[in-house]
Amino acid sequence: MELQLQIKMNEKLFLRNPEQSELGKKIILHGIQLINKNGFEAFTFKKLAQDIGTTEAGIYRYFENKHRLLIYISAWYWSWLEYRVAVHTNNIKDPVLKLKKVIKLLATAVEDDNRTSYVDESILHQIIITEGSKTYLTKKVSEDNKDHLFQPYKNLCAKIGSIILECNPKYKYPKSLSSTIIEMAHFQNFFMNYLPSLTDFGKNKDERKIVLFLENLVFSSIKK
Amino acid sequence: MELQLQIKMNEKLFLRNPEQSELGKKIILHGIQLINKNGFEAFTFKKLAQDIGTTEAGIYRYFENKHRLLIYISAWYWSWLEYRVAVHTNNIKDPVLKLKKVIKLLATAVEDDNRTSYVDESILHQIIITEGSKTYLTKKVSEDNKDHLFQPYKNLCAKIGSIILECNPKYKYPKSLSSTIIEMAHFQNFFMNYLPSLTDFGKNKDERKIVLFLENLVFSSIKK
DNA sequence: GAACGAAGATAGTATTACTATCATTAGAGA
DNA sequence: TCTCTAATGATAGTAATACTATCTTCGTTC
Repeated sequence: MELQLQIKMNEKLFLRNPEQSELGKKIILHGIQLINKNGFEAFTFKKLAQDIGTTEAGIYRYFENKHRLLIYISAWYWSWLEYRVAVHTNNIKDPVLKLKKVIKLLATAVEDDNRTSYVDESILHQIIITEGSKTYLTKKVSEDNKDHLFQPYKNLCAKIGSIILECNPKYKYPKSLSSTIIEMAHFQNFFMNYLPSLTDFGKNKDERKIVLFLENLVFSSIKK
Repeated sequence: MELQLQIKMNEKLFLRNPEQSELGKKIILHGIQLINKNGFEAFTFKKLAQDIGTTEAGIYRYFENKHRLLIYISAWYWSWLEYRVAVHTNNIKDPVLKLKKVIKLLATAVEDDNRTSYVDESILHQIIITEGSKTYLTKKVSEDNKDHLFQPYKNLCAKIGSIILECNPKYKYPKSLSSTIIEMAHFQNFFMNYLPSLTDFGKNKDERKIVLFLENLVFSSIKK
């Protein structure tokens, strides 16, 4: 018997649910690969269609446009991360250890989770680093936000915020610190690899140093 | 007599120096306004040309493409900020006060500086918040970085990093903390306005709260 | 075997992101 | 004053992008 991991996605993210057909799953799988390979700007539905062996129109039946597809896979990623955070912290009592675990999950490269056949999480992680903030840095944020497209990100942020408050109930900025950790886990990784002079991890490009930086940042801030 | 503020720009940013002609200045002035109005994705050289009363080809004589124009105005912004940081900190002895000043400069809305007739800094600040990271979150980062297109950002980061070290010479992550402050000064502002549940500044949308958050973050981290 | 929905095949449109060419004009230097 | 040049204007054209529409086919279900 195989274990399957299903993530319930907001219906406004797609026109037709990609999880419920072979073509849909191919769109996600190859979409992730193509965005990673060429970058989101150069990514088009036409190229994706050619990759899969279907037509442009076929893809438009699933997603309104490529921006929606990016939001979809990002939302999937955040949901999956929140699930991982839950799994890896629910047997931990000490909130400090919990928070350390979370930082590690955020800042460390993931391996492909075999229970999700049509998503390669390690590539997805790279996409989120480079393209993730493009999901909301648009003129349509508020509109998209009303449709709850960013809910998984917000849920994760709230979850981490609550762990921060467990550590120190008097800390005044749990949510801002939470979004700072999330963003910086990715940005410092990007900087380390492509603009190393913006970081202190230049030489050996070791993700564990990002973890140490974030731990230092977080725990000195929330210290009672 | 009028004071003029001239910022020396990297020549690789443009094909023809926009500061040296009326048309060039118009491209910058109206470009900033149009990007702010419609967002970078919807911004085209054709629309800009119509706005100015010139032709598409005319703009292509100055900038290779719209991404280069975005890098140009971003580089201008970072240079200008570094200049402001220098002006506002060079009479301050105490590095802690210096750093506080820097945080305020980063996180507080600016007013239009009348010495730069063809740049509206308050609009530019908004653009940097929403579009700034798109300058480097591309597949061409390394290439663009080799041409030193991000030098002004890196200079500012280094400058702030050195002030951090003045505060505490033993602090291990001056550059990463510096890039964190810079990015978060903008991201927390964006979140406050468009995705408030990712912050703790939801109710009254007061920039001073971002300053307080960043001060708390920075000074607890570097405390000896 | 009728009915339906998903997918394939094909076509078409407006816009985007350029490149090329040629004419006009304003200013600099001889 | 003449001339040369560089900047701009005017116009055209192309390949790619971002869609929308329509019609057919195929497999399933009732």
